Amino acid sequence: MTRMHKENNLSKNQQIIFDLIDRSPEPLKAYTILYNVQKKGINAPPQVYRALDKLVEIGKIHKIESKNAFVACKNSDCEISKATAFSICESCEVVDEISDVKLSKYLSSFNHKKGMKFKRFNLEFFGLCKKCK
Amino acid sequence: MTRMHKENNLSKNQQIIFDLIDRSPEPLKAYTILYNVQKKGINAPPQVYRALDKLVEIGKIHKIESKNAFVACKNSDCEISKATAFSICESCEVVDEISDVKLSKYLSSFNHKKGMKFKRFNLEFFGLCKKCK
DNA sequence: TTACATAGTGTTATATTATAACAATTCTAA
DNA sequence: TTAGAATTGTTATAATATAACACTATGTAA
Ligand SMILES: [Zn+2]
Ligand SMILES: [Zn+2]
Ligand SMILES: [Zn+2]
Ligand SMILES: [Zn+2]
Repeated sequence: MTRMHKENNLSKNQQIIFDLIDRSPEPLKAYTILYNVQKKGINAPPQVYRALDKLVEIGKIHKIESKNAFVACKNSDCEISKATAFSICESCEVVDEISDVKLSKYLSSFNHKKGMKFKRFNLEFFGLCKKCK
Repeated sequence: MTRMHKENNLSKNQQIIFDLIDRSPEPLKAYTILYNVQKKGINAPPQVYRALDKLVEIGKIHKIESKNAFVACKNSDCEISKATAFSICESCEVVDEISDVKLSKYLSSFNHKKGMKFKRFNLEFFGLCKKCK
């Protein structure tokens, strides 16, 4: 019936939810997303969480763990969510994805003394943004 | 009635919950903690969450954001949770607090291009531990 | 074309994580 | 000793996330 929107590999629900997150100036929570897509026929939490899971998996969005919220990846060379870093303003809650090659390389090559080889990291910085300080 | 256990500044509930977390080889979730302290008279979620909040605030424990779970700080010079880093095994779920002075200094002095000054960071590395790989 | 596998959808119910609100008690320091 | 701050106990509820199941759509290959 409804054709999938294949021009960019995303299914219908994935595309609706990605568009919403991508247009948002701030991280969106799952239930905020749900309320905002009900007019498009997405009615229940599992539909939202499934799309979110997939979008995270393919690197189109990232989860801000400390906020249980999601942002679109602004970082075209972000290697499928293997190395993410964010700055988070503790006052206005603005989140920016940090794309700093030196930082990314430094952390990607960091090896734990105890012999663990890392596949992935997530880094969250907190402070006050320019406006708020 | 019941005197507070002041030998180390922790209140009764805080001490009970800290002891449990400190003895655990793995991160503990809030409701796991609740089930395990009910025999000591802690009956309801707010009692657990209040103690956890306080213990995090004073740096005795840390929250592993990606797991919604808590570990005791193993890092005596950990500056009240201002700079935390963890290694997390994706197979056995073991978590280790990383205390690497160079890493800590590198990240603490990292400044975002957009003029944000950071007060705090949390870094989570994921991979397979020695045993699991 | 048909058949099969994989991925996505819609739906109901429920599990898990966390906080609001309020009354009472205990601790601290002046 | 007494007032403020911190902690406790309690009930209820909010917020976040998943289980389970029936069904539909899509891609691949015989
Ligand atoms: Zn990214
Ligand atoms: Zn701000
Ligand atoms: Zn620590
Ligand atoms: Zn392991």
